[in-house]
Amino acid sequence: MPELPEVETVCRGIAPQIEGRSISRVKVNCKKLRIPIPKKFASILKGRKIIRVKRKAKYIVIELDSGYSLVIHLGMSGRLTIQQDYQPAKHDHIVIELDNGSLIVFNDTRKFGLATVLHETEFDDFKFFKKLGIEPLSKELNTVQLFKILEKRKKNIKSVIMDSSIIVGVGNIYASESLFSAGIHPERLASEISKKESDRLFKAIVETLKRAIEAGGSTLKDYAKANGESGYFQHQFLVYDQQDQPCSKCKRAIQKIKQNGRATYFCGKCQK
DNA sequence: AGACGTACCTGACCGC
DNA sequence: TGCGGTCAGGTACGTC
Repeated sequence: MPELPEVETVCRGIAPQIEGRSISRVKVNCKKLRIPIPKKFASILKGRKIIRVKRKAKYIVIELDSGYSLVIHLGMSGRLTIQQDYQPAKHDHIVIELDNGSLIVFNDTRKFGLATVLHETEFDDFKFFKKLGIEPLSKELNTVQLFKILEKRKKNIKSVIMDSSIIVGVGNIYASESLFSAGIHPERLASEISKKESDRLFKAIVETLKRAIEAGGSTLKDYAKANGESGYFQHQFLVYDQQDQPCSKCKRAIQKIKQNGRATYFCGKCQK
């Protein structure tokens, strides 16, 4: 599922259901997702109390009372749900039972996700955290910062805003959506984006992500039912997956191209 | 250092 | 119905 808004929504959805609960049982059905699941995984979780759920980039961090955290990344197809009466399903790789009988279920068809345990003293050294760029919804990202970043990158603007070592959380869908909102052509060189355009893009990224989080929030009630239905909550995208559909602003057909191996959607008239 | 292609894995879909 | 090819919302890594 995941770009920043979806991960944020999962965190907000599961937090009230699992914070304060203790872990009674842990079942690991899979040795390895993107990286091996540590041997000590189950023993570190078992018996611990869940203190807090938070998001770091696209990672879900579930803090325990022992100083350890359960760290999960959903990859392309991962789902993290809370279930009351559990029906085992294909690709349920990790099932964590809580003291009230609820289960935290991590299902990931394609196994591009990740699940591990990290002690608070290991966070700074975790190799996947070391290279993370700035959070787009924090004060670290502002108009000044964004322009500084774009100025020195000689590759297309879309891949720059999707690069998690630069800015975290913007994936393939919201990259196309943000560029459309900002009126910027996805094939433009980042270094050739003007200050004015960069400022529009900053606004577009923040607004796009925030709106998607709000859309997710409005479906949290359904999510809490944990019927496994998740994915992108904001199903009506302005350009993503809208090839040949009329542009919402000018009616010209939305185009689809491929950039760096990924699909990009845009309006050739509205995006310069 | 930075840009680019490739690999990881499963399943859905499309044309033959 | 089956087979091969292509595609999918992520990201680390090797190579140039």
